[in-house]
Order: sequence, then C-alpha cells, then structure tokens
Amino acid sequence: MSKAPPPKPTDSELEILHVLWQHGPATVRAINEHLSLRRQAEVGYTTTLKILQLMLEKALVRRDDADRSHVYRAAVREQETQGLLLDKFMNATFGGSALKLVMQALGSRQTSADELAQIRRLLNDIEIQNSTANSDDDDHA
Amino acid sequence: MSKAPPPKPTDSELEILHVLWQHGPATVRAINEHLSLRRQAEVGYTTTLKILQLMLEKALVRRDDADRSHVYRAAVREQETQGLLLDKFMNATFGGSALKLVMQALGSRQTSADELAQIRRLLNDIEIQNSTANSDDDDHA
DNA sequence: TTGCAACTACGAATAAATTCGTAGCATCTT
DNA sequence: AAGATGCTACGAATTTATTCGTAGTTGCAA
Repeated sequence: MSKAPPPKPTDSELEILHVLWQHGPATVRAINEHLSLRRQAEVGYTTTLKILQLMLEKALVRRDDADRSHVYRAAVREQETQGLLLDKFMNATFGGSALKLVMQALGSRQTSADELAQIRRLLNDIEIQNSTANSDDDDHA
Repeated sequence: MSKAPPPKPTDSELEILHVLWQHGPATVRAINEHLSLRRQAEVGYTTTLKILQLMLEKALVRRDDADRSHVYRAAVREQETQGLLLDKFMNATFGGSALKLVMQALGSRQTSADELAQIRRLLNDIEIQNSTANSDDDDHA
C-alpha cells in the first residue's frame, strides 16, 4: 500500500550524501574526487560506484542515466536523515534523553558565544510555540 | 610508553555498559537477564559471555574471577564514553557542528518546559564561565 | 561417588559494510 | 579503422560485529 520508509544510511553512504547535499547532483567521478578529499586517502573509483549503486537500490539516491556518465542526486532530505540518525543515536547512547545529549554536547565542549546566543533564541522560539500551541486549552477566553 | 586510549564500544557493548553503569558490577547471568529485558527477546547466555570477554580484551570492563562466577564491572566512565561517541557522531552526521546537532535535537522534537529550563540554566553557567575565563583579556579595567 | 547443573573458553557460522579487480561496452582520437 | 580511454556492472575478498553451539571443568547433591 504505502512505499517503504527511507532506510538508514551507513557511514559511507552518509558521507556521499553529504557531498550530494553540499554540491548538488554529480557524476560518480566528481563524487569520488570529493570523497577522496574528505578522507585523506584516494578512494577507488569502483568503490564509490558500488556504494552509489547500493544507495540507488535503497532509494537513497536517484540517478539520471540519459548520458553515459550517470548523474546521481540525493533522494532524501538532509534534515530528515539527520533526525533519523539522531533518534537512533540518542536512544543507543543517551537512553533517549534529548536533555542529556544536549547537556553533553554543550557541557564538555568549547562553544562560542555566538552559538550560545543562537541556541538561546531557539529556546525562546520553542517556548513561544509551546505556549501558543496550548492556548486552545488554557487561554481560550 | 603510554597506555592505549579506551576504544570505542560497539552497539552491543554499549548496551552492556549501560547495564553496568546502572546496576554496578554483576555476573554474566545477571547482565544477560537485564539485556534480555532491554531487548524484547531472550539473548543467548554465551552471546553475552562472549561480548564480555571481548570487552575485557579491549579493556572496556574489568573482571573479578576469584569466584567461579566472574564478576564484571565497567572500566570506562559513562560521561567520557558518551562524549567520545558523541564526537564521532557529531562529525559524521553534523559535520562537527554542535550547534546543528543541538538545533536538530531541540527543534524537531517535543521538549518539556522543565527540560528547556535546565538547558537555559546550563547556558547561563557556560556564559558565566566564559566571561570569567576571558576576564583577564577583556574585562581588565 | 556418581551424576547433574552452572560456568568459562573457544571455534565457527552468519550478516553487513567496505573495498576493489575484472570484464564488457561505448566513445573519442589519430 | 584501430587502439586507447573511460564508463558501468558484477563478483568476490576482507573486515567487523553478532550470535550461538560444543567441549571441558568445577562444585554440589543425592
């Protein structure tokens, strides 16, 4: 009835998705070169090709094979994918507690004043949203 | 010269560490029972045993084998381990940006007012620390 | 003392992810 | 036209994580 939900990308697949998210659709060769830069070592061309073919089967990417050099592009959104991975990681590592995760991320780490300000703004937005979302129940006048 | 840094635990190993962190030192049998509860299925006793033996080699746990039933306990601290895993995850998924990670964790998720308040408190603490740390430079008057 | 129950050690099967070689085909160059 | 170049497809080797069976030992109970 419904199509399968997008599967969780592996580490290598995620790395390729980063390239695609950042640079847009690209050929295998271009992707392979970006990949070789990201890591400090040359990646075999056919390695990249193979991963892309697997990603195609998983529907993580789509491809345009009109030309001889096929062009691949991401088929999943960055935010959604990150959210998916974050959920899993949060459950495995922090018992599902977003609070613990955030505390750890901010606590034992050097965070700039600018970033802190942005997070503060986000907190404000969330609290506003929470209060207006509840207004139907407790503020209905 | 120096001892090896603590290696990154795998998913199963992390699950066992959670049990040990939460309940303290325990026998294989006890750990195995907790593990079988956490998942919804019975875990083979020797499976748990094997993982613990591997963890011992990796120095993720220590054991007291004075009695016939060996007693295992965590050899790595919860916070440090979480920090290690968080770093890796943050790099792989959010390009190393703590900001993006926190935004994603708080943004597309239901967070209680209480949790938001705790985070706000944490932000305050961090900013205080930052300003006192910098006071030699920019607060010298 | 004989046998059962519980425990450890270890080998091995399975599965998933990663890597790359080779083959085959098409396109360009000379 | 012939050969070099570049591309895709595919099989297979390797590595890592996970799982469990089996063997062997120890201690306790009848």
